[in-house]
Amino acid sequence: MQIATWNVNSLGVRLPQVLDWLEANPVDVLGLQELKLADDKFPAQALAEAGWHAVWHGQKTYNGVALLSRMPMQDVVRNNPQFADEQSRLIAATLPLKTGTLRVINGYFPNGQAPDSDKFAYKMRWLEALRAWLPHELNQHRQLVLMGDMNITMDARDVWDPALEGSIHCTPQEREQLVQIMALGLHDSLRLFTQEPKVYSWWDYRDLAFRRNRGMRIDHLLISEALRPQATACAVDKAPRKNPRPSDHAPVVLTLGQPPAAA
DNA sequence: ATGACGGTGTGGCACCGA
Repeated sequence: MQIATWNVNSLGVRLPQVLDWLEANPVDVLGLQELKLADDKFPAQALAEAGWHAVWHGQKTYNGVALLSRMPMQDVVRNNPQFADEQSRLIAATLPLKTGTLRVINGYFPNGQAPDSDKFAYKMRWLEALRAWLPHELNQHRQLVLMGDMNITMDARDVWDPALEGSIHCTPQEREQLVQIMALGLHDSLRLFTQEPKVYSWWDYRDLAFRRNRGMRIDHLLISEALRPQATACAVDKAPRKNPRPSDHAPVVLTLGQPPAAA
């Protein structure tokens, strides 16, 4: 099976691209971020007609997250129960698998703007609260994926320009939060399969950044110890970034078990 | 480089993203 994460930068604009991509790619679960839609604007019917179960936590203009799945989802949690948040950034659900249940936590982590900003302080509080809540989830679910637009690079390989080291998404404080979250027993699934530099999931719209591969890897799928032996591949799919009017992010796809047969 | 691009609504520009 395959699990993917994709920041679509407005589902209202990107829905046709999402439907096309789902038709061309045999994923079973897709976590979406930056819906920029209020709950009542979520395109549940169009997705249902395409065969997708969906749960969502929307917000007008900013943020908003959803999970799409071929299987029905249970035990849906919206936002961190331990963190009062006016912003819709987290949604979790449980999927029944042959090998037991799979817990999927999908997040749009705060951007942080700049290390000396109020938004950075919010990002740190948000990350602390996530780290405090995750042990509860990990205790209940051996098979767990924490995925999404984390707005944090893991190390210098994830950043196109070394001059960006220390700036937003690349600060020691942000990376330390991710290290501590992973120390709870989560693994960076992409790095299980490649140590290549210059693998990115986001490219600025400006300055021909995608064509020049000037990007950052900030979208991640972190998997629990019990899932690690099942992981067989993880890769960025750059194809949707080549569409007209693309999102600035590309999907990242994790494969568990046998890779699906080519379409 | 106080720039660039793209989405949203408070709209004809400002704010935000990363």
